[in-house]
Amino acid sequence: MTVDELQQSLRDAGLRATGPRVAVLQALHTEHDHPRVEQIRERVGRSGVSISAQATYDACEALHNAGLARKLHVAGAPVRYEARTGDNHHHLICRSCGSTVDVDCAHGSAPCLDPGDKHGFALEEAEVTYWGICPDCQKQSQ
Amino acid sequence: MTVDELQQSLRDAGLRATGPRVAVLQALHTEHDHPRVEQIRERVGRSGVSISAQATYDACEALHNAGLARKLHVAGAPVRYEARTGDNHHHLICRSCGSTVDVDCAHGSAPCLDPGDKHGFALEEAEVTYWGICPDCQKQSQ
DNA sequence: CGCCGTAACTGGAACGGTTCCAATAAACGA
DNA sequence: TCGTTTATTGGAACCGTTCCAGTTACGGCG
Repeated sequence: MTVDELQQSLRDAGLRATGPRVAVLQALHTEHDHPRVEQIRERVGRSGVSISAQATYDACEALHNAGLARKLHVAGAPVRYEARTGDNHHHLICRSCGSTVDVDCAHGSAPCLDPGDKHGFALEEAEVTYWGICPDCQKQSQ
Repeated sequence: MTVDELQQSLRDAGLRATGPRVAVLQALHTEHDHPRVEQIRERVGRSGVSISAQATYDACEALHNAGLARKLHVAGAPVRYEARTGDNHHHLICRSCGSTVDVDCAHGSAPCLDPGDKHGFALEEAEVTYWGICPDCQKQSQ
């Protein structure tokens, strides 16, 4: 994705196309993993753009609010972001090393979103996280 | 539940029946909500037993490891504990006020545990969290 | 093309939940 | 009762995150 395209997608989402935001968006698109805020900042720095920690937090949050990035907030771990959005996929996380893998939703969207008894809540989202041990850690523990 | 019964359930679980642990377990059983560690410590204090913050963390963690308490670790919020265990229920959390409600698993255990493609992971648990707005907060925002 | 208002960014300091540590105290088997 | 093991205490550190006041720069408008 070119810088122009990234700027355009920012403006299309109603955001100003600032240097830090373009750099953060680019960092998320070049590697398709689940980096933490600090890791994002490192990548942005390596690409030649220097931004503050807060700018990274702000940019990530702005991208998330605009639907350009997905926020992955797992219990007991720092927030992470990923570029893949809008396909309702879930995550498979290793209890040992924390590595995270995307998993397509097994049941489409409907069953995932229905808790049965809603207790009067206005439901917005269902988050599914699978916990286990990744292949690498299984090998090491043998 | 009497103190003797609480002590016995601790010993049955292979734990020493210390004052702090009995008090924490009692605090979890008297109110069936999802208190945070600091709130647990307050309740224990109000019941006449004074314990340190660390003792509260340790006791909660010990109870959790022994299967006497469930650990509820939600993204961006402090850890909370509850007495209800072993029935694979999920949680419905208000995005606005954070209030948490138990929800029985809608699909039994099997579908919840199957992500389709496991990517070689040894699966242990599937965690489902429903996010929405609770009835009270819906009223207030109107 | 340049100005202006607003939104974004900077740097530094604070915060809160949690964890680490060494020393002390208590539980419980022998 | 004694001794060993395990738990608890108090204090300090840690880390991700947020708050703040001041500065910068994007981008609409004239």
